[in-house]
Amino acid sequence: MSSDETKAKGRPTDPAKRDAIIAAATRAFFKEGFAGASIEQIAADAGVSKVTVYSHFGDKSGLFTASVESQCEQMRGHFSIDAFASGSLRERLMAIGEAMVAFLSREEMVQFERRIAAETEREPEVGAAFLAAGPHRMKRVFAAFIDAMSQAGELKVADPELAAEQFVSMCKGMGDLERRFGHPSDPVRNRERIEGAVDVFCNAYAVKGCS
Amino acid sequence: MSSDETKAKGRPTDPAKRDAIIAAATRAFFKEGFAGASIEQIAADAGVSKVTVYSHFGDKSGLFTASVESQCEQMRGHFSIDAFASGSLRERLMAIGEAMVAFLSREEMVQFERRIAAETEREPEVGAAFLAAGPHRMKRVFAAFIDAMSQAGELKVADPELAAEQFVSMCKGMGDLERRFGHPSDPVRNRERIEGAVDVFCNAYAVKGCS
DNA sequence: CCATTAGTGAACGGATACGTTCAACTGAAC
DNA sequence: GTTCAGTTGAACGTATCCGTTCACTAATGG
Repeated sequence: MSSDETKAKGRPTDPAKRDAIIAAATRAFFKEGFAGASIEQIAADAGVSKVTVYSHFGDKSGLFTASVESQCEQMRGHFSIDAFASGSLRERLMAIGEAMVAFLSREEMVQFERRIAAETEREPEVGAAFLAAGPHRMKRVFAAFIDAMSQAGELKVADPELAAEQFVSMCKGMGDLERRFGHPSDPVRNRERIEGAVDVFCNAYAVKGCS
Repeated sequence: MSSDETKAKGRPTDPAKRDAIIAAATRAFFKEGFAGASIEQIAADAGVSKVTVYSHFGDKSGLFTASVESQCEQMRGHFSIDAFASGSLRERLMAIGEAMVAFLSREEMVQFERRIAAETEREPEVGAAFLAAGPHRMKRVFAAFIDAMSQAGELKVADPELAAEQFVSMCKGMGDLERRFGHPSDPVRNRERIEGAVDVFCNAYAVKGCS
């Protein structure tokens, strides 16, 4: 049976509508929160009848879940570490640090994290899903990267996951927290944080310094 | 003029009621969010008339602001660093790291941060107030501590605030983020994070190792 | 053309919430 | 005891929202 040929008898569902609803819902939920967002408004923004929203997603929670899943999916492919495999150790670490901070600093990302954290209280599985799709996945990738460098003799790292956490945490520093609470980003300070992280990291783990 | 003698003509306002309202409001706001919390429910929980709430705080936003301010105030005195001025460098850093992580791990604190972050979008000044009352204040204190150790010749630190951020960030590592998204705390890993932070920090900044 | 499914618009029920108003009551100061 | 401000309970107006129902239209396969 050719699986892509699902005999639809009647009028087929319009994926564009589904997408429009999710887009509008995402905007609304991340701006107003779960309680604050209104399905009526979401339907209007998506140019769709309220009944269509319900027939697609069941209820408000279903819509929220779908919205989060969609964001996680978008997030998944958005950051890759493979592009940073060339140059000196210092250069590679700087590139990774900068890419990571840039990735996390985008306003959409900040909003997303704020909202998921807030709604974690209502629906813990949402928080767990986000952790798995985002941070935990990223940590494993970066830890593997560090482990590879360690086996190549560039670094001497006993606990790659811990080292990964340390590097990323130092790169973020307080900037992460500040952004979350509305403080404007300071590019200069961010740069200093990344440089400082590379310095300290190399001091602790590089087999022979890094410039 | 004796300032503590403000001639009140009629019936004086009952501070106990005010406190009860703020306590109930804090619980509600941090559990349900601004939009989700109901003034009617808050009044009932506080054992007070709804009108009394309005006469004290004007409207919902006013109540929310008062609630945040009260929490920040409570937070202010809650963490002091002076208790950690004895023992070896390693011992002192370990003690500080552990106290800080314990302070930030409390469920109330996690909830508070989640909520303030979420409401920062609606009212940016709330986020700014929290940053000033909490993290920024704490950073300055700890940076001064590091600076003192630096001038005492124990550490060699060019940028105390950056070093403070690095140490705290490493101590928190990913635990902070995980807690925010509902992942249960792992005391063993937390301990490893703090030990790792002390190791790396000393490697980078201690004049003569630590331990 | 006809059955079937997707989508629309409008209205409804039930609930909840914010913020206000009003008459009555309470308690401290003078 | 009088005065005056705090407090109460209850009700009200207005608004919003969730989720459902219903009659009706649009698109697709047979």
